[in-house]
This record gives sequence, structure tokens and C-alpha cells, in this order.
Amino acid sequence: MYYVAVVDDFQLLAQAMATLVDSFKNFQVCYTCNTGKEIIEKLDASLKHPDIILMDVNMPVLNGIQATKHIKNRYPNVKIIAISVENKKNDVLQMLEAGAKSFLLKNIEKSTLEKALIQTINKGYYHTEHVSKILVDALHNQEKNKSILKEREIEFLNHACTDKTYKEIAAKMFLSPKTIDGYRDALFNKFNVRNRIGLVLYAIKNKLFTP
Amino acid sequence: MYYVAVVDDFQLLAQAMATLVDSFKNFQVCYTCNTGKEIIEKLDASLKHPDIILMDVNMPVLNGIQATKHIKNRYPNVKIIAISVENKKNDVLQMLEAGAKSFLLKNIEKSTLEKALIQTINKGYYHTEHVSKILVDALHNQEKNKSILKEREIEFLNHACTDKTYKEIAAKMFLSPKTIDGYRDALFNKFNVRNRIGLVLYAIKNKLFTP
DNA sequence: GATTAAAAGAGGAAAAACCCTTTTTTAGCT
DNA sequence: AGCTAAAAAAGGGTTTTTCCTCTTTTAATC
Repeated sequence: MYYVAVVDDFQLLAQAMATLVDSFKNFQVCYTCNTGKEIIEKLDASLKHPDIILMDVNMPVLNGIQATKHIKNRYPNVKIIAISVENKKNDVLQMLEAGAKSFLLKNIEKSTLEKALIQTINKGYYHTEHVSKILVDALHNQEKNKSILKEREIEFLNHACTDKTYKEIAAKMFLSPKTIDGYRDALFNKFNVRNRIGLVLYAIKNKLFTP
Repeated sequence: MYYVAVVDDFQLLAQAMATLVDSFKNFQVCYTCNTGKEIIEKLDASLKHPDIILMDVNMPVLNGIQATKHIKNRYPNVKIIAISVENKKNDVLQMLEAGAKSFLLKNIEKSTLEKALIQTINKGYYHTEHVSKILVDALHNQEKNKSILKEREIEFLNHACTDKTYKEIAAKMFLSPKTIDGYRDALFNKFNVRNRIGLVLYAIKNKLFTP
């Protein structure tokens, strides 16, 4: 019997997933949490750990990426399956880099979830075609170091994909407009675009931002 | 006892909602579907219809908006509660215009869902503050008649959705940059946006341009 | 041919965006 | 404490965008 923990801020979904996992042969849910902070506290508090954690990527307080890094660092044997609503390229890459073994989209079917659990136990990973494609793309662009953006760059990018002026973005991010200039130039460089329209279109095309 | 149908492409969530609804006094789920097409087929096939349909907005095959229009047309007595992950202004408006009685965000709590069901039966609608605000805004902008674009405006819009400068667009369209200024201002006005980023995002959201 | 509405274009000014280089601040490390 | 790299900020100049108002051109109509 393998033990599974479910971490998702969307309570209804966390419970639904837990029920589903319990219905699988050889798998049982030991607990569910609603934030990254919570799962870390749970792990720290007990000696027995789950074999697999089903971890949502987008959560308040401590998100899936940060939580995964932390857990992988302290409990390397616990396998983590990342779950996300949106298939944003950056989320996938960051999550896998943080140490997640598998990446699932949230609108999975029952059988897919079971397959992912079994294969994560046996082979150590489970990837859908879509995730594989992202990985290949990322490798291809590796030398340009385009793929992985820093926390603050992502934050800026999301602001840039609105009608805000740079001055307004600076205020939102509590930074000087001159610093924003820097972020913009860095992304122009990484994405090889020449103005903000190009930036926005690149972000949308590469699923870094969803309108 | 009121009967409820749940329509959501995300099977797990559909089931979870169904379980939740079944736990409410006076409410019972008659069936769940995974696409708009499916619910319509179900309705057409039987003589007894649910009192309320919990309808996801974003679904493949036939989305919530299209399905709602269709159902409202053929079965005007069936009340529809729209459910969406994102609170996009356009989704809200289109869904309500299509005939949905209520609009909920997906990360609702148990009690909110029950309240929405009860109030939809009794008062005929249920709106959160957020949705009300969107409605008021929309009414305010109604007279501006944004809808119909001219040939040349569409052509300009497509150029505007690239990284070209206005000067370059002018050259492509064999017009003076000053004329381009005019097209831009006209669209800013029609779409009620304040800069080119807003224009591009509006175009993409409203499927006037596909990246 | 005169009338009229729409399309095209002009002038000018202020704001925002872009593009360099250079300096200061912050944070991690031995 | 001192070193170092990254992040933040500044300086300063050019270009582009935005926002007015106003004029000319075009094309269709009576």
C-alpha cells in the first residue's frame, strides 16, 4: 500500500482527488492540505512520510514550486506529482526543475491519475506528450537560457501583459521605473523581441501568459 | 425536491460538485455531463428536465455560452447557474446575456453554492458583488456601440497585433502615419482601451485576432 | 456642378517607451 | 569584515506613442 498526500488550496477539488485516490487499489490518502506551508508542517511533524504528494502549482501562502523545492531538499525520497489548471510552459519547467517527478493538468480523467500514480512509483516519472514537448523545446533553447524566468521577471511579465504603463507597473511592484526598464530589457533580450507588443505576443504564444 | 444537472468537462470536479449538491437539503443531482453537447442531448432525450443546471463556462466541443443559448431557447424554464474558474468580464456578460441566471466562481465554498441554488429557485438569480459591478460597468458603456469594424480597421488591427511601429504599419497599408493615428484612435474609442497593449489584448480576447 | 459624409492627412505637444552606460544597494559566502 | 554577483536604480538621450484640433481629399448622391 502506498500513501498519498494531496495539497490543493481549492478544497472541493482536494477532497475529490482524495476520494478518487482512495478508490485506487494499493493507494491510500494519508492527509490533505490547502497550502504549501501546511504540507511542510505536516511533514516536519511526523516520522512517517507519504510516498507521493499530489501538489497543486498555484497556491497562496507558499506555492507549489517553492514547496516542492523545500520538500525535495529535506525529504528527497518523497515523490511529487505536480498538478496545474493551466499548462504554462514556465510552470512545467520550474516544477520539474524543483524536483517534481510528474506533471499533470487538472482536467485529468480518473484512469490518467491512476496511471500517473502507478508509473511514478514504478518508473519514477510520468509525463504526458504535452509536457514532453515542452521539455524538448526547452532543451533546444537551452543555451540561450530563455526557458526559465526568475520570480520577479514572471511578475513583471504578467504586468506587462496588461494596459498598465511601466510607471504603473513599477508602483505595483514597489520598484523604481528605472528598475522596470531593466526587467523589460532583460526580457526583450531573452525573447529576442524589440518592443512590448512583441513581448506580449511571445508570452501568449509560449503560454507564459494566458489572456 | 429540486433536481440539478452538473455540466463540467473536468470530470473530477463535476463529480465533486454533484456529491456536494446531493448533500444539500431539497436538492438532488439527476445527472452530470462533460460537454455542452452532452447536456443538450440529455435534455432532448427526456421529458422531465432538471430545475437548475450548473454549467461550466469553458468547455471543449460546445462551450457553456453556446450551450446556454441553445437551452434557454428550447427550454426557457430551466434555470442555469454559470460557473467559471476565471472571472473574465466577457465571460460573465456573455453568459448572462445567453440567459444564465447566476454566475459563480469555481473556488466557491459549500455554503455559497447552497445559497446560490436556493436563491436561484426563490428569487430567480444570484449574483456576487463582483458580478454586479461588471454589470453596472457594462451598462455604462453600452451606448458606445463598439461592434462593427470597417474593412480597413480590421486590416489595421491585424498589423497592430504585431511588433511593427505605426510608421511601418503605415508603409504596409500605403497610408500616411497620420492616417494610422486616426485608425488607432478610432479603435481605442470603440474598444474603450487606452493604449496599444490594451488594443491587442482586447482583439485576442474577443477573437478578432488569433496569435 | 454643388452638397455632403467618410476617409485621409497635418501640426504640435506631452507622455511613454526604448536603449544605452554607469552607480548604488543587497545578499550570500569564506 | 571583505569579496562578489545579482538586483535595483539612475542618468540621459532618442524614438514612438498618444491625444488633441483642424484641413484636405475622395467618392457618392441629388
